[in-house]
Amino acid sequence: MEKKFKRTTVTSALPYANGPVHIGHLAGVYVPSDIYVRYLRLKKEDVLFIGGSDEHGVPITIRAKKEGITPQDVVDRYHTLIKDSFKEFGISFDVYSRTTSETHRQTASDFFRKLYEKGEFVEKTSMQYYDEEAQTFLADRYITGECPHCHAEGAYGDQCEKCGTSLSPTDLINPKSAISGSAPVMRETKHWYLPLDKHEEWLSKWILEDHQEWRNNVYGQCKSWLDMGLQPRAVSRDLDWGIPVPVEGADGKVLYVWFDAPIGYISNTRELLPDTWETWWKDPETRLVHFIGKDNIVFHCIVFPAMLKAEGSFILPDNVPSNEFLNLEGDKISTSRNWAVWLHEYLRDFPGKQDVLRYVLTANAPETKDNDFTWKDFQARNNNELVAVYGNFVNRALQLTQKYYDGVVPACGELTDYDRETLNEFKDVKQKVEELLDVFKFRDAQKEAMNLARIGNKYIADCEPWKVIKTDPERVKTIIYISLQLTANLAIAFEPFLPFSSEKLRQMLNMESFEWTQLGSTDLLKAGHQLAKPELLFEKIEDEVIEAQVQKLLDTKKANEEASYKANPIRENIAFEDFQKLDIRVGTVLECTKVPKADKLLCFKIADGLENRTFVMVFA
RNA sequence: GGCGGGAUAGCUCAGCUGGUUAGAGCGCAUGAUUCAUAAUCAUGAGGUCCCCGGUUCAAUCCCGGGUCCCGCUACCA
Repeated sequence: MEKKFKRTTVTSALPYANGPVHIGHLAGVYVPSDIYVRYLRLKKEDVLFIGGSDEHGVPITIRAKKEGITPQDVVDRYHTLIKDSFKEFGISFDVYSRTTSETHRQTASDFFRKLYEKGEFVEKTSMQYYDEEAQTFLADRYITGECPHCHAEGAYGDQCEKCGTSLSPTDLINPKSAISGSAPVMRETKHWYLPLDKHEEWLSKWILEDHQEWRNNVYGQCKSWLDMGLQPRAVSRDLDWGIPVPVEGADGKVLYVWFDAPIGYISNTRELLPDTWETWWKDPETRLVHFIGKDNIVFHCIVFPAMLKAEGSFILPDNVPSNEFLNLEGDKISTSRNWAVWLHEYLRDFPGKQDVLRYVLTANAPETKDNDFTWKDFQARNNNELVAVYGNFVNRALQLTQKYYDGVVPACGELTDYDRETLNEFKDVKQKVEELLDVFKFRDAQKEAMNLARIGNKYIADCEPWKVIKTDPERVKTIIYISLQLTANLAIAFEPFLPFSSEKLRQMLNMESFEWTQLGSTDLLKAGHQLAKPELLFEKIEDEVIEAQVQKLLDTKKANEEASYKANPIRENIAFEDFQKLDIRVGTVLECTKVPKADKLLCFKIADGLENRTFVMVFA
């Protein structure tokens, strides 16, 4: 990290409170951000880790309606569930609050009003669907109808779930309000827009020139947006769930959830530190880092910075490490299809195994491309890496100490060349891990930590203390001494990654505490120091346990298939008399030409036996 | 449809500004070993670096075209 910063504000994307958190969220955002924050804390740097639930927006109101409860009930339920499972999992937020908090309402309102008063918005009126019965404007998701592409019923105003096409509400055939069921009408409505086009120039320089170090996916996505030219974005919505737009003439309008959510980072900081929060958001010596998933890149790299700049007193993010997506057993993770490993269920099914999941998600982190999580891989990494390499080495070292020296650290004798070679091998582990973590390469950094255990296993195997003890007991003391130093180093090196195991190991070693700066030292445990009773650091996970998890997913898949199978007719049956009204003819194509300037339009001239007709047709 | 990211050993992934015997972990095979949760250590077998062209003395890497996956975004009678 460059020296110009005195402290770091780390934010992690606010999980949306309409469902629990799953492994995709963890791998993409929370595990890496937690590792990073723990690492900075270990280095004794000033750091603040901000989290919270995102609780506004249309999907929450839809879920509430479906379940017959209030939106507040929905977010209360999931906020609590998410917050508790994060805590149990060891995500070490300094604050985990929510966007329905009073502090947030105030912060977001103030933010909007400031931009409003500075003239940073433009007002525009447009036509939108309105439900006369329910007397409310309809958000895209609130309008259903027939999909113009695949003609499936029940397509939403923004997307058809059947064929996956993105839609706009006016595309729908026979649109209906999801609230009252009545046919909506078009009505004029006013909204506030953030004119991103006015921010384009500085954004271009700031990202394309000053932040070329950002990850490929982040930089590329930003560049593409900037090259296309930025458009004004609406920051308000006609909705009754959200933060009211705090200006005159804005009845029935709330802040768009994407405007209010990132302000949540600020609100939550303010809630934690009412007096000093500004230091973390406004001091140029503060480094701001956003951890997000790849679907959030544009908002965090372009929209939110534009908001912050427009406001005027805030700093901008220094980096936005964005991960790709994690798949599950070959399929996209999906909350609606229940295709996920839910954190709260994992914690229930695998009590005390937080670190196993942390390890696996980091070892297989989607840092450069989408990755796949499989239960088989989870088991293999636990049994073949955590147990066999790390846990086993620790156990070997501790058991030998127990056996030969009643758990007392022996004195180090004269070093052989091989001893020195081994010590040299892990001397620079601190530097290596730091270099990797500083550039957000968590997967590689964890591998470096694991390498210490590999060095240890090799060392013990090569030195064969169980043989040497019979011929040269003095020599064994040195071998065990060095093995124990390696063990202590492991506890430190893994601290950011596997905090629970490091704590357990620290207790086994009977160490008061350890410092990051000690990493790489060869005298962490002094001769004569009494160790505690050794226990297993990790335990094997049996096939049955994995099979049960796989079976659970297979059941989900089966349930989904059954639920989605419908032999519905495309249209309702009609009476024969209606059919007789039709005049169906076979015609001859006389001519077919491409329509100039159109991508995929063909112009047909057809003779149907009565007259020649001309019409155009779209070909995909 | 447009744009961005990706495609490398059986699996999961590294490969900086073109020149390497193309690497790691796991899995697999063989051997060694028994302090250790049948764990460890050594050795080895596995790769038209997605496909087709081009530039170059030289291409996994650069350029053009195509295929597949993911994301963002738009919609055209």
